[in-house]
Amino acid sequence: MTKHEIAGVLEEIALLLELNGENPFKIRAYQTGARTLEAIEEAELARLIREGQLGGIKGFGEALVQKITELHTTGRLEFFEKLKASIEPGLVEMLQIPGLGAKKIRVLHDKLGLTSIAALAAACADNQVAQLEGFGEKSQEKILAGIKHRAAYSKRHLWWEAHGLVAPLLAGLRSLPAVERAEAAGGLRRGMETIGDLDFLVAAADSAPVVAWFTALPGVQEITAQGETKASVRFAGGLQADLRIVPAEQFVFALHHFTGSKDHNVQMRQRALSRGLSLSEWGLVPAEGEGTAKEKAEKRKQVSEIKTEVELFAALGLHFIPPELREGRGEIEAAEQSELPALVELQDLRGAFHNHTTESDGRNTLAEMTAAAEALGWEYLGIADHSKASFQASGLSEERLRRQIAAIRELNESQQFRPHVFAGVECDILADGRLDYDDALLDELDYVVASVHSAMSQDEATMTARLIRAIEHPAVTMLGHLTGRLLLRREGYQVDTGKVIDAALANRVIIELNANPWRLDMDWRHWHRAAERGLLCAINPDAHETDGLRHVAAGVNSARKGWLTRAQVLNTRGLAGVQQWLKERK
DNA sequence: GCCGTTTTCGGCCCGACTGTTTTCAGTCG
Repeated sequence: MTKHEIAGVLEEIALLLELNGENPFKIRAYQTGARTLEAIEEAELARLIREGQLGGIKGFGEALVQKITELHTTGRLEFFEKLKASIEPGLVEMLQIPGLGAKKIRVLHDKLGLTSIAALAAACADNQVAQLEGFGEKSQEKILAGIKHRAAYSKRHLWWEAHGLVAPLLAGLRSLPAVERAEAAGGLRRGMETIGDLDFLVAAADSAPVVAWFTALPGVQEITAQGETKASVRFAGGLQADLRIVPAEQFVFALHHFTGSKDHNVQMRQRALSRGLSLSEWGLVPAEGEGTAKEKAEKRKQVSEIKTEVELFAALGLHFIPPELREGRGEIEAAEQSELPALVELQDLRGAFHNHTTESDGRNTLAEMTAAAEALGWEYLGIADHSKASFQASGLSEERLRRQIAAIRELNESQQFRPHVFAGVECDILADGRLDYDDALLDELDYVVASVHSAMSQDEATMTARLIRAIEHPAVTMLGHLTGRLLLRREGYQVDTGKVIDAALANRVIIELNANPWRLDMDWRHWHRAAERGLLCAINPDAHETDGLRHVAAGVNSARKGWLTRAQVLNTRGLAGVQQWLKERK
C-alpha cells in the first residue's frame, strides 16, 4: 500500500473509533499518525520500514508502527477489518451532517435503530428524532436541512474564486467605524488551492454592529451561528464564512491561530511550551506552573508587547514565516536556523510560457495576447498552441504551425509591441510517449511544452514511462500539467511523480507549474524537495484568453507554498536570461 | 495511542455557540 492509502486507513480507523466512543486522545493519535505519514516521502517510508526505524518518528509508537508496517507490506490490517465490520457504514456517513457528532449518532442508532442517512431522514420526517432525549424540534429541522444540502455544504471551493469574493468583504469590514483591523485567515491566507470556508477576523471594541453588518450581507442564504463574538453565514452556492471579533490586543494571536494550519499551530504551541510559554488564539502567556512569580512577571512583560506576527514569531526565537509555508512541513525548523527561502513574488515574473491563441482553442489573437502581456509590463510572452493530435482543440497542422512561427517572427521584427514573443507549441505526448511532430519542425521552435491530452486512463507504469519518454526527447523544454488534474472536478492521471521528477532532472527539463486555478499542477507539495534537487520551474498561465494571463497569480501562490525562490522559476529571468537559458539547452 | 530535562502514569487546547436543559452536553473549529 502507498503511504496515502495507509494514511486513509488510519483516518478511517479514527472515525470508527469515534463512533465507538473511544478515548478522544487515542482518536487524535490516529489522526496525527495519518498526517505525519503524508509528510514522509514514499521511498523514505519504505526505507524506514525496511530498517525498522519507523518508531523513531515522533507520533509513531508501538501500535502505529505495527499497523503501518502491516498495511505497507500486506495491504491489509486485521484490526481494521474487524473494526469496520462492527460498525454500520451509514453511521460513518452521518458524521458529514452538520450538528451530528459521534455521541448523537450513537443515540440515533441505539434508540431508533437508524443505520443510514435515508432512515435518519425518514425518522426526522416522522418526528421521532425530536422526541429523543438531547434532541428537539430544532435539532430535527437542522438534521433534515443538513441532509438536503449535504452535497453543497461539503463542497470545497477554488482559492481563485474565494479570493475574488473576499476583497470586497474585507473592504466592507474595514470601512465599519467600530473595526480597527480586519483580515481573512484560514486556508485562503495560506494560499491553499481549494478552501472549505472563509475565516474573517476583526479587531473591534464593539462587536454588535460588525455581526449585524456581516449577517445582513447580500447573498447570505442562512445564518448558521450568531453570537456576541462570532457569527457564521452560508452564501448561495454553499460557501460558508465565519466571522470572529476579538479585542485589539488579541488580534495578532487570533490571526496566527486561525491562519493555521493545524499542524503548524500544534508545532508552534509545542515550541512555546518548551520555552515555558503557552500559545493560543488568546495570547502568549507563561505556562501554568512554570517558573517563579518573578520570572512569570518578566515573561508576561516581554510578550505583552507583541502587536505583529513578526514579533510573535520573534518571541519564540523564529523569523517570520509567510502564511503560505505554515503547513507543518519543516518551516519552523527553517525559521529557527534562518533558512527560510525568499519566496518568489508576483512582481518577479517577467513573462510566461504556455499560452494559447485563436489559432487553436484560445479566444484572443496573437496580437491581442501580446498587447495584454505588454499591459502587464512583461518582457516576453510564450505562445504554445495545441498540436495536431488535439483535434478537439483545433491543434495546428505542420503547415499552420510553420505559418504561426513566421507570424511570430514578423511580429517581433515589427516592434509593434514591447514584449518579445517566443514561438513554442504545446505538443501532445502520444499514447506511446512519442511527440506529435517530427524533429525537424520541433527544432524550428524556440521551446516545446509537452503535455498529455489523450489516453488519460493508462495505468501508472504505462503513463509514467510515456511521460519519461517525452522528457527524454531532446526537443522537449518543459513538461505541461503533470497530472492533468482539474481541482474538484477530475482526478489527475495515474503517474509516479517521483520518477518523472528524476527524469526531468536528468534531462534538464523544466516541469511547469500550470497556474490555471483549476489545475495548479505540478502540485505544490512536490516542489520543495524537487527544486532543492535542482528542478527548474516555469509558472505558466495556460491562458486561453487575455484575462487568463492574470492566473499567474494563482501559480505564484502555489509556487510559494512549494518554497520556491525567484531563482528556481525560469520566468523571473529577464528576456536575455531566458534566451540564454534556451540557447544553452539546445 | 503517544509521550517524557516535571515522567513509565497521567496528561494530551479549550472556548464559543446551540439547543436542550434548568446548569450542561455536544459540536465545532
